[in-house]
Amino acid sequence: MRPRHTTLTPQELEIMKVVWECDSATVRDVYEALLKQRKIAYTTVMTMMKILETKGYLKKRRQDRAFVYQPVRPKNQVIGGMIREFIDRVFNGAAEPLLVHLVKSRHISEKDLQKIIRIVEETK
Amino acid sequence: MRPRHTTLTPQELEIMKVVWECDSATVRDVYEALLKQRKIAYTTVMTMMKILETKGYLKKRRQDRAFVYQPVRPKNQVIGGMIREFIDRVFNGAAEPLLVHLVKSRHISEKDLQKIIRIVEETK
DNA sequence: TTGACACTACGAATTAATTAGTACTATAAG
DNA sequence: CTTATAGTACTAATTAATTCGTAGTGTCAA
Repeated sequence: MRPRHTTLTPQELEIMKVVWECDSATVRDVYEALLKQRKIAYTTVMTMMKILETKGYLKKRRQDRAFVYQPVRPKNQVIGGMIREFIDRVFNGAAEPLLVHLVKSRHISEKDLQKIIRIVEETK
Repeated sequence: MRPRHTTLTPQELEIMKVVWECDSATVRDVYEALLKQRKIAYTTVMTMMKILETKGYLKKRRQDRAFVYQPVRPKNQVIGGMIREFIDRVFNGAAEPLLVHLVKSRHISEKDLQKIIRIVEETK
């Protein structure tokens, strides 16, 4: 049997990004935000948001005629889970090789690194 | 239409990990390596490796009766592509937030960071 | 009150990913 | 030579992910 995605799928993530951004959003809000990027049907967005609700990522309340959706989990927490899943899957749980890749591939500049070092210092 | 995965899918990656490790491997080699982790059928591995061949990740040559598969692209390159895809998808292309997450979530310790800094210095 | 409109509910189609069975072939052992 | 073995080829089933159409319902304006 094919195992279910433990984290957000790509399209689910796109929707969650919009809801996190708006803090709370209707299907129409998300629909119109996604339309700016690509063609998509209103009902497609609705279906996806319903799925996200059953998966525990969104909760809804009725406001006037439409449902207003809100994130259940904060963005940082969910993204953190996705990072962990990625590290587990690709690097067998070791974060260091990821970092090495980031630096060697120039995804991360020295300036970025300095910034991070400051963060570490401050969080001490 | 559902877009095809541009990078390796989870199971494809598991297989590639074995082949990269062995440098070249038969279906049986990979099958037995995967068996140590979980139950899987020999033909499943064969099908996956055939897919990986059509996708351009593996090439095969016949050796005696069996095909011997070899990686087409080096591990670093493929993993690098996966990292880029992840950063694009999750962080809209910005690597820095990923790094911040890694540090804040303690995936990366200060000792790791020091090690990376050394690498940056050396690569200068 | 009636028609346009906005929304939901429901169902279904499509495709990729994953898994594996069965038939066929060739080789090596007895 | 016959049979067990190890491999391939082909086919197919299943499930998750993604997409969207259609029908139904209620509201608001003309």
